[in-house]
Amino acid sequence: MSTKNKILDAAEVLFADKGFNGTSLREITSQAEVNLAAVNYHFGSKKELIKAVMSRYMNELAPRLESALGALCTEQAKPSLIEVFSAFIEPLLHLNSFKDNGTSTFLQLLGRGYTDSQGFLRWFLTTQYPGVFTNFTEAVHKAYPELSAEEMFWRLHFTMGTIVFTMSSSDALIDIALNDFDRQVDIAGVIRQVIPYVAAGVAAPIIR
Amino acid sequence: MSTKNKILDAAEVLFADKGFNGTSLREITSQAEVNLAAVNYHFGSKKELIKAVMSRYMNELAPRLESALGALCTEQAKPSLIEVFSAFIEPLLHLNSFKDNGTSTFLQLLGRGYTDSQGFLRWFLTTQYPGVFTNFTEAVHKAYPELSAEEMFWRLHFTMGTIVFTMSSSDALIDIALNDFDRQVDIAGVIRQVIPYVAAGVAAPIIR
DNA sequence: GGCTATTTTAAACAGTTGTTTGAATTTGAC
DNA sequence: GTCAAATTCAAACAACTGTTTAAAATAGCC
Repeated sequence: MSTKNKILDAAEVLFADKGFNGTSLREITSQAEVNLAAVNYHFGSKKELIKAVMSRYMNELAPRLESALGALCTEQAKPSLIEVFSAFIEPLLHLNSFKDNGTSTFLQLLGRGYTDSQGFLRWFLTTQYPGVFTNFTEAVHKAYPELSAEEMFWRLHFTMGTIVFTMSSSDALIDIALNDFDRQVDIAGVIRQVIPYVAAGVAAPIIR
Repeated sequence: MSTKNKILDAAEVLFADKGFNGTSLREITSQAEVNLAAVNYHFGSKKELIKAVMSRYMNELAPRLESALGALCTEQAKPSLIEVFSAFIEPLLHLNSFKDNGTSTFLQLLGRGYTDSQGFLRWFLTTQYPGVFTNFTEAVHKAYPELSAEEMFWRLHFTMGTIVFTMSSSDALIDIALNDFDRQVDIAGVIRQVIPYVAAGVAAPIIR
C-alpha cells in the first residue's frame, strides 16, 4: 500500500468522523503510520488533501450517477420522482464495494464539507462535476415539469440538506433506532427510508 | 451594555458564520471590544459560552413554541401537517424582533451545533428543552396517526435535517437566488418555501 | 473618604496547529 | 555497482489555541 493511499484511507475516516477542521494532520499521519511531512510532500497542503479525499469518491460515483440519470431520461418521457431518486441507490451503494463503509463515509464527508469550510465544497463539486447536477435537474424537470426553475432550486437544496444532514449524523441516529426500537438499520435502510420522504417533498403542491 | 452581553452578541454572529470550532476566543473578544480573559471570567470556558449563546435563544423560543403546538393540539382533534409546521413560523420569526437577524442567526447556530461537536448540542437541547419535542411529536401524531413511532422518528429527523441544513447555508442560497433568479428572498421567504416541502415529506405514503 | 468585592487588564502559560527544512534513506534505471 | 531521482525522516518553525495569573482599576456600600 502506497503512502499516498495510506494517508487517504486514514484521512477520510477521521474527516468523516470529526470534520475537516476538527482533524489534525498529526492524527491522520499517526493513524496512517506515516511521517507527518508526508502529507505536505504528497499533497502539498491540507486543503489539497481534502480535495483528494473527495475526488477519490467523486470519480467513482459521478460516472455511474450520470449514466443512471441519463438512462432514466432517455428510457422514459416522464419518470416518477421516486424513480429519479431511486437512481441514486445503486451508485451510492456501489461505494460499499469500492471501500468498506464507503457509502456512509462518503455521505458523511459530504455533510462535513457543506457546513465546514464555508461553501468551499459546494464550489468544488459544482465546478468539478457539473454533469451530475445537469443530469439530475433534467430528470427532475421531466418528472415534474410544472416546477419553476426557482422552486426546483429550493427544493433540490432542501433535498440535499435532508440527505447530507441525515447521513452526516447517521451513526448517531442508527444508534438511537437500535436503542429505542430494537431495530437494526444500516445505511441502505436509511436510504430506503429517506427516498419516499424527499420524493414527496419535491412533489409537494405549489402554493402561489 | 454589559461585558457579558457584548460577548454573547459578538459570539453568536461569529459562531453562526464560522462554526464553534472555527471561531477563536480572540476573534470574539476583539469583536466585542473586551479583554480576552473576560470570556473565562464571566462564562468559565468556551463550552459554557456556547451553551449560554444557545440558551439565550432557546429561552426566548421554547415557551412560544410549546404553547403554539399545545394550542394546536387542544383546539383541533386532527390538525393538518401544514398547520403543525406552520406553528413554528410565528415563534421563529419572533426572534427577529428579539434581535436583528435573530431567526437566521438562531437557525444557523442550530445547524452548526448539529454537525460541530459530535452531538453535544443534540444532547443539550433534548435534555434541557424536552417539552418542545414532546409537544411536537404529539402534534404530528395527531395529524398523521398511521405513522409508527419508528417511522415518525426518521421523518422528524429528516425534517430537522432539511430545516437546519438549509438555514445553516441560507445566506449562500439567498445569494444564489438573487443572482440566478433576480429574486430577493429573506429568511421568512425561505421558511414559507420549506414548509410545504417538509409537510409533504412527513405525509409521504408508507411503503412496507 | 475608606474599604471591600467585583471587574478589567496585560502578560504569560502550556499545548496544538500546518508547514518547511536539510539530511538520511530508499528506489529504479543504466 | 553507480548514480541520480524520489521518498522518508526527525527536528524545528512561527502562528495560533483555550486558560490562568496576579496586579491594576473600578464599583458600590458604610
